[in-house]
Amino acid sequence: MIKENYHPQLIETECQQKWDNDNTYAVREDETKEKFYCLAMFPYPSGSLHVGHIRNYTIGDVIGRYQRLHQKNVLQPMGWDAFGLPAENAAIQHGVSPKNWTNENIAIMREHLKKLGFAYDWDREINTSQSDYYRWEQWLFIKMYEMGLVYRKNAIVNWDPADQTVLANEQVVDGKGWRSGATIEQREITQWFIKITAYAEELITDLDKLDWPDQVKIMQRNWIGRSHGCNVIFDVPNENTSLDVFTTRVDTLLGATYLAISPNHVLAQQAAKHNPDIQTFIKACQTTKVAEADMATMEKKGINSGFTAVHPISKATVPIWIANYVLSDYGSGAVMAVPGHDQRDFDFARKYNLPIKTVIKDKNDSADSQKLPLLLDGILINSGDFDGLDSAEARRVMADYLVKNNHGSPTIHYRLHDWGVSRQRYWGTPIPFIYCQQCGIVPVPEEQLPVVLPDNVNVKDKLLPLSDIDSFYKVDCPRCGKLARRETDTFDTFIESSWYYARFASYDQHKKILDQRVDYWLPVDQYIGGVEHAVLHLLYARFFNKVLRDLGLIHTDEPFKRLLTQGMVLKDGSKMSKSKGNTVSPMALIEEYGADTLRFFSIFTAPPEQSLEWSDSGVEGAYRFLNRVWKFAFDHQQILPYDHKPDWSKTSAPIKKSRCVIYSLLKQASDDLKKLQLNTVASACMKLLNELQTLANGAQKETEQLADYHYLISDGLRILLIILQPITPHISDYLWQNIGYQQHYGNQSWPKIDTKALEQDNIALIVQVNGKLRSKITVPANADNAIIENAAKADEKVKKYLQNKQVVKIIIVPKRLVNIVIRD
RNA sequence: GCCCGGGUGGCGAAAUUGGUAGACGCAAGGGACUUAAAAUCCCUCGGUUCUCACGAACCGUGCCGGUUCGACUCCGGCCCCGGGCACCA
Repeated sequence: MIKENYHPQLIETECQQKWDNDNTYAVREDETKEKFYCLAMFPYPSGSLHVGHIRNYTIGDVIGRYQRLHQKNVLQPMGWDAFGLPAENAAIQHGVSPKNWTNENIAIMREHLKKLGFAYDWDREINTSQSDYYRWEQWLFIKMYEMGLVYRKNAIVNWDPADQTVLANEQVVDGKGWRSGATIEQREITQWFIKITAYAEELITDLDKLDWPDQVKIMQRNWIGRSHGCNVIFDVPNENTSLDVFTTRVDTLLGATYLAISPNHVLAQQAAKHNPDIQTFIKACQTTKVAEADMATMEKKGINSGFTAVHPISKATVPIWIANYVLSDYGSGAVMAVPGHDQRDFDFARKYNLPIKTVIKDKNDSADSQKLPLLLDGILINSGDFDGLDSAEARRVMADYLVKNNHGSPTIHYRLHDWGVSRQRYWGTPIPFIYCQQCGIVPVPEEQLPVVLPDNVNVKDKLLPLSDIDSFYKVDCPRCGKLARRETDTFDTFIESSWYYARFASYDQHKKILDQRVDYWLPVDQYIGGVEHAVLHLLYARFFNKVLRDLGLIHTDEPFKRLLTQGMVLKDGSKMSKSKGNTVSPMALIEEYGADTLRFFSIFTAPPEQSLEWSDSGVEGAYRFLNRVWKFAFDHQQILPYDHKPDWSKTSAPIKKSRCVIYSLLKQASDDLKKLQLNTVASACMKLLNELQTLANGAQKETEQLADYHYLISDGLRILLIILQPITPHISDYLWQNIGYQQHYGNQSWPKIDTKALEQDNIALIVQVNGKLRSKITVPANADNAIIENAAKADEKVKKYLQNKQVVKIIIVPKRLVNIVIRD
């Protein structure tokens, strides 16, 4: 029996305690059951749960619980992406240690998440700031070092002056730090790099295997930026060297009238030695190079280096210019310039009076009528033996020619850069390396792992660098035993989130990073998170997965089979933020309405991928609905569950119709869940309750077939409670247990669609005349076209339109419509 | 500039992928219950016009055109909004 009023706070607490005590959502590998790994991106423990989290985790929970209702072995783990800057800032501001601050936040957020009733296996909880997690990260980094995937390099890096640290390219947005928003400076620093470029090709081709939103795949494809082309070697005989240039248009090679090199190029530096003008120019380039956005609009400038190169085919002498538009970190920092067929080269050549040569003519146009520069493919001219070839063919033929003459080869270039992972921060994973005067760079031996982050730090005004802690950085060299210095940078925190999904499968394994359980669980069947990670986390994790695979630790190519990117939560049309003061407090809402209301609202209001506009009255609407569900169950509990199965062939038409509606809604909800179109699943629940209400009203008026009514009410409520279960598990479980369904049917499982219920004796068709809706008719479901045609023509409303007209043809779409085409 | 998404009532959105546009909900208005309020329940709710009325006609999915018996859906050309990339050779 249940009480009359819906008290979400009481029933939710009761349900959650029960789940906790029974460890309902803890899972183990079970080869007899199909597994489903459902993962939502783990949070940074900021200390409070915001509505974006709630949306994200509710979507994940709906998907996970839906799979569970299909008897799958569902893993839904949760953890904490616990390293990061805010902990250090809090330490400075509040005088707490980053560790304590983080752990307190985790404790609070764990309680908050539990109040939402997510079906997590809490046994597997991961905290990335604990050494039993990051020790394996250190281990893995050393393995990658041994594989040749890790190196140290002196490089010009993105320096965030606010956070006082280096950022990866992916973390620089519009020339500003992704977290701090400070304008990024260029600095030269020695730091650790991971060779993600070694996997560029696979990272791009394997995108085809993924069931991910196109938008995300396209963004990754662009980010990796593969271009097919050719390397061409220009000899520089006077300097006894040569220049390697990359071009995608080798067919225009004979049009190359000069070469351009970046101001950072070795040859440029050399040219500057004895030429003060060049020195000034290079210096000017370096100071103007600030934000990338400015660079696009910057004026193209250059200076003659004085060096010349030999054209590999024509053997002509071409000048080498130093130009500010040549990127030093793409290709070799040198390009061949073809002013006749490239806008930028054209502008440059005009400015500095360099020769312009046309080597391609339009297929349809005469050579003299064309406007320069001609950018498209065409037919080769002025290219000696290659004249007459079309561009595509010429690219192949000329590449062959260059290969034969040792002056080039076909090449693929990527825009992707290696990943700089050193951060000059305290609160992160220590990089497990030691610098010894004698032995050089020495990895920390495996038995000495983990390199533990010291937590007895003194909180100072500014920074908490490990380089201040003698006891940390002063170590004996593992090789020679002499005093050496430990690396004091820590890892980019994106490394922790690059492999946590795998660790969830081996969470309690203390002897190795991963064990064979990953073969059962991986890959993640459904991953859920924000689009903002399209080229950061989602690319890094794919890369780590491939490295783990190549180490033989896992056996899947990709970590996340299917991806759902959920939209933002907005209020008054803009993103919720503390600074705008438009935030809502999820915990206060749970106090007032209960978690189920919040969950229902966030599923119902918008499709998962779209942004969701927060609305207080919308939350109340969800609450009203759950109250109605409760009230309906209360009002009918005497007859529930009803155990007389009607003879459907004898039951009345309204009951049959209701039954059809109920099962159609079940079908719709099932189909929509497969498509992850969750908002319409919620609306199906509402429609279902409306239909049950109609049935209940009918039962009051008519007493003839009361048993049939009662059976259908009982069956319909059973279906409703199960469809609701993934969205609002508390109310659903509670009613299931307390109004007798549990005893009668056992545990909930997704209802079978009774296809007979979907069949109707009569069906309604619309009648169109010349494509315009004119009437509706009802015909027997098995009526043939002749009967339908006659019924349509006989309809009073339709007749009006047919008078004095000639029927040209009649189109019948089965179960849908009749369209009568007429003419005067 | 290039590459992706989107434009549907007052609002959030739906439409079985070419077949009743606006389901479901929110807001609003009206009514019932109540001494009153809240809660709850019932009705109306894209626009214009005609009709005392039952009702009917036309228009309507950013704009213009096309294909089709039939277009929110497909094609061509524009206009806005959001996102990504941007001297990438």
